[in-house]
Amino acid sequence: MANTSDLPCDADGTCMVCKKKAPDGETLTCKTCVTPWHSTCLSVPLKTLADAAHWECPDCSLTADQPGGATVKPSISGGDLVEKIRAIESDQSLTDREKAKRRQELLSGDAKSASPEGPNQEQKNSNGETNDGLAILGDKLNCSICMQLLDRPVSTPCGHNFCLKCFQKWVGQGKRTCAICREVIPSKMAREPRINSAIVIAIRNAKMSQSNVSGGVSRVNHFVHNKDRPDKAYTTERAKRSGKANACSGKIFVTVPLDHFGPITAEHDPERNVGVLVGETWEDRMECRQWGAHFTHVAGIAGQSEYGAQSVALSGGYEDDEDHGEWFLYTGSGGRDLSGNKRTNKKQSFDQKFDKSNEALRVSCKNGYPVRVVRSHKEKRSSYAPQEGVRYDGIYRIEKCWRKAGIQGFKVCRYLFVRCDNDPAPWTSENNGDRPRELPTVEELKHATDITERKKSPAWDFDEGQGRWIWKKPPPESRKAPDAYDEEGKITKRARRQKRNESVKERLLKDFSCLVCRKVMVLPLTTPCAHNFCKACLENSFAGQSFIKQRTCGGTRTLRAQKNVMKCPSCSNDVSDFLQNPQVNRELMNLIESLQSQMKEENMESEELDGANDEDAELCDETDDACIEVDMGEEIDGTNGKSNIGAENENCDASAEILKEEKDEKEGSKPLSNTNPQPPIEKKALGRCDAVSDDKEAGVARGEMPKRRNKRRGAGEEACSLAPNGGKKRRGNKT
DNA sequence: GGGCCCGCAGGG
DNA sequence: CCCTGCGGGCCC
Repeated sequence: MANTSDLPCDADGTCMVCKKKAPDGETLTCKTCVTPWHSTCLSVPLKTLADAAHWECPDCSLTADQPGGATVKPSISGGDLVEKIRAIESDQSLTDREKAKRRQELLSGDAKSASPEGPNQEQKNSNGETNDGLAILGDKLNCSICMQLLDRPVSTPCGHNFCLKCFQKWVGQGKRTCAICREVIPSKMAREPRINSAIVIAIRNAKMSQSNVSGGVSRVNHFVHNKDRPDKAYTTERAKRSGKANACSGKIFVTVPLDHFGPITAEHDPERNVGVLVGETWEDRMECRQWGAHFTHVAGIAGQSEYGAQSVALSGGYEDDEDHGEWFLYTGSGGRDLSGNKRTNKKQSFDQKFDKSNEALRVSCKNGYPVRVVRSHKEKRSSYAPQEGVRYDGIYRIEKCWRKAGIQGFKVCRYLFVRCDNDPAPWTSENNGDRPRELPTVEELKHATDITERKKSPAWDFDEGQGRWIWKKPPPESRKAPDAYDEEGKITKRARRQKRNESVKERLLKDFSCLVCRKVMVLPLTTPCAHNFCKACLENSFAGQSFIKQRTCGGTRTLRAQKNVMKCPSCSNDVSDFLQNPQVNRELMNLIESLQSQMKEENMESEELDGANDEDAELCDETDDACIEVDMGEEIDGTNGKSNIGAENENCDASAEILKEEKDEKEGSKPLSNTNPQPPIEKKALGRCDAVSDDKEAGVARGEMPKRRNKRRGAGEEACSLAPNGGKKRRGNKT
């Protein structure tokens, strides 16, 4: 709390407390208002010099909870800093904005770019690609009060962004209008400002790309599999059995690659935007596969021997398994005679080896990779198995693996799995996730051979500071990026292009996706509940609704006007007030448009370099959002896409008009590809995918889906000639 | 509940 | 292109 006796230095640098001129080494400058203070006269002295760069004066920290929260190390000492700030302040050639920018650069420790001749020079790497994410942001994500990079950003309904502290300080002074446009700040917003997480993530990513040597740990690639398939598993004509006995997989709803390690987070779940949650249950393995928890629909282990295993299923297929919930002993695959067209065989007839998927598990053990675990109702001996269906139980790590003689006498590969998930297990009443726990004593290890224990530090581990399990090392890079390699294993032109285009800018743009259409926002709006949408998308979500609805009262014919509640598409907050006069967040819009135009220029340059006759040219021939964003969801509605609350064509046109008008105001802004407002994606029932329309399903079930191999072995060979592609060359299997 | 059967999907 | 696989429907 501020002490009333705290006073700053006056214009001459004389401390108003001790009335002496404060020496340079004893002057402190507030990071918010840039006022100099005499450090020795402060009632709450600074703990370390390191706090100096982020010190906030008693006036500015009135609303701040605790001082000293800053952790960023300054590169400049206190006295030096003040001198530099003074130099900036007294530079007549600079505008106020430029001064603020330079102050910010100084205070953020970015002294190199604060050199007088070239502030904010973009740093280029050897490829000429801009790597300095924060520089790309420019001053577009600066707080309009302190002019520094937004810290805990909040966005007003009038479309302006402030640091939480600055905003709180502003309203704490009794001000109820926006510092920029003087628009009234809604009282709820003033009381409970919400952090705009899209901006947080964008800044975080920008910082990450700045500090990252190459690539980026948090990079999110979006791969779409089976996207043209129906929502449900389906049977081809060829399949002799109905239902899912011999079915093909339906659409994969999440955008992780098939060899994705670790949890499936919200950013990979365009369908529901929550990710795959612990405890989520599906009807069967096909459905489980569609949500990416465990991709292989028969095999218990999903993995690659040279690369690692991503997930396992506990389905009671091997009697040696031993389940204790938080830890379990898993048995490898193989050792069974599968001749005669069998898929499994209870009887073991030879030893298992550490090869194929057994080796994949061992690789995950050695590296400490996170392994997703699903339990099936078919595991009858475990009390932790679900009653029905297949359930996602979270992340485990393989702490040890070995071989031992199994129940049937032949050797089996064995794995000790220990849970390490940030969410509580489905069976526990705890409401926190796992903490590192001691390994259980495994009796059978006494008789084990080929024991493998992890030697290096695990890739997935508990971070004491954050109090959660995180990637301590970058997750293995996916080898399953579509079309990344040609037949000879050389990287393809398309992949090269994709790599090149995966610039910092592109990643930043992804952070500015509309929560409805999931594309980069056009005319971004931030609701008071801090969710971001395209203007058209949000308005279109309530097309046909009026702000006031009339209700008859108590059986009489009196009509009473009542406010119509309009729930934010992302949460249950009423956004009807906001919608009466929604203001575009122009700072965001400017940033998005500048990123897009820069990317377009870069793309054009690389087109020229590539030559005109590139067969993939249509992929990225514009600053096409489809290139940036996953284009899922569009087909969900198909032709009868106007699913939302009776949205009518006129309404769509109307909002498109508004869009256009607003757009035309801005000179030279290029039309964006997604000016068509998208209807909101229909929410799917959790873990279910039965929302597909009958005709659609029927259409696909006719069997013209993907071309399939026509291979077969063992019995039933005759039926082969009836297959749709029976005329194609096919292996002459012996009968 | 056990056994048989076989399309599919992924690994290599 | 072949091999493998802790599925799932159905018959007994």
